[in-house]
Amino acid sequence: MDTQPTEVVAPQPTDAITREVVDLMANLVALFHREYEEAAAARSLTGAQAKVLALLRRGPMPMRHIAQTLSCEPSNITGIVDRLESRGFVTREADQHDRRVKLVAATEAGSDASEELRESLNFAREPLAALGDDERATLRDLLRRMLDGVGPGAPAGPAASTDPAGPAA
Amino acid sequence: MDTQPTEVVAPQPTDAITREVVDLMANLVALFHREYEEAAAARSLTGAQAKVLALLRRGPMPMRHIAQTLSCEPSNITGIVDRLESRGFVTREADQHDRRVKLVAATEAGSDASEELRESLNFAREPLAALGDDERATLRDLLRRMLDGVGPGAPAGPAASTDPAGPAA
DNA sequence: ATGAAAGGTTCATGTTGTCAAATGTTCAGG
DNA sequence: CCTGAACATTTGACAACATGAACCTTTCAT
Repeated sequence: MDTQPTEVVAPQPTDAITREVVDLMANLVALFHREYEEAAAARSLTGAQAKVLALLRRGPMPMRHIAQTLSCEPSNITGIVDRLESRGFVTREADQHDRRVKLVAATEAGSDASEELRESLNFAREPLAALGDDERATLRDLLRRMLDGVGPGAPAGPAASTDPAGPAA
Repeated sequence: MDTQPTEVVAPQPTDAITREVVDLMANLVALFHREYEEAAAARSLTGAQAKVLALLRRGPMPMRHIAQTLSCEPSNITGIVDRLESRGFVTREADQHDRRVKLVAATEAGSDASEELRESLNFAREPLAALGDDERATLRDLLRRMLDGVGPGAPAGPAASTDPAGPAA
């Protein structure tokens, strides 16, 4: 798990604003999470299953990679994929180049379900409506800059692949 | 689940900026989530336990209220509080006015753990470092306004208290 | 060829989450 | 006062998720 050295962060006392932003983020995270689980449940998927399915929109992928992206143990993925497979949402294919590897691929049903779920994710559509156009743009820029620093850690985000432009590297 | 009427949201096509903001949010959410779980685990707490403990920073609170805030079944809270209690992080007190109610209160150990965890949350300390002071302030204001519309329902701090700065756009 | 290392699976165990069925309490009517 | 509806919490059964250790099979570097 702790594959991250987690650079020792200077113990500088967090300033008030940062503190508050972190709290606001926590609220946002909770909100988003709830919406996501709800939207998944509405399609009788669990959050974890929906995440895996979302990941597979980019194409087939080894289990190992899924586990890494989701920061969890590979043995965990086995079960999740089992359940998805038994419902016809994904398949396991053999990798041509390495017979140890199993490539998980979304079936059409899986793809559809995932896309549909993504569309239904109106998270922040309402919260975001409270902002004006240029404010949204400002927010976008600030968020972009924040994420740029972090590196492509994991686009694991449930709904993480629309950005055509991607973060300006 | 329960209290949510799940208003049918107008199917207005999401505009490009909103879409991108949502994706950025998703990434941020994933990042934050990982850090939170990790920080909790470092203190041998689970995410759910940490959330409950964080809620209790505001004072003792009936289980029912915890369940509502976390949007889960009350029976679920029973177990979580059980585990917290068995480790001396919270206590169950009787409510004076209503003997059906049990008030869950953080012990000093619980309070300390929660505060410590909160401090250690250097999420965004790094991402946020990419921003200047006034930019952080701008971000804070935008997030505040977004969350104001949604109503309370999230833990993690005094941030949820509404600050009716008229979003009269 | 041999052995270390990697990718997946299996098993045991613990936490979270749901639902349905108790238990005890409060409160509004009759 | 008594009864029954509504409420807060708990219990029990069960599915999903998550971790860690043990185990194959396959790959790869000697």
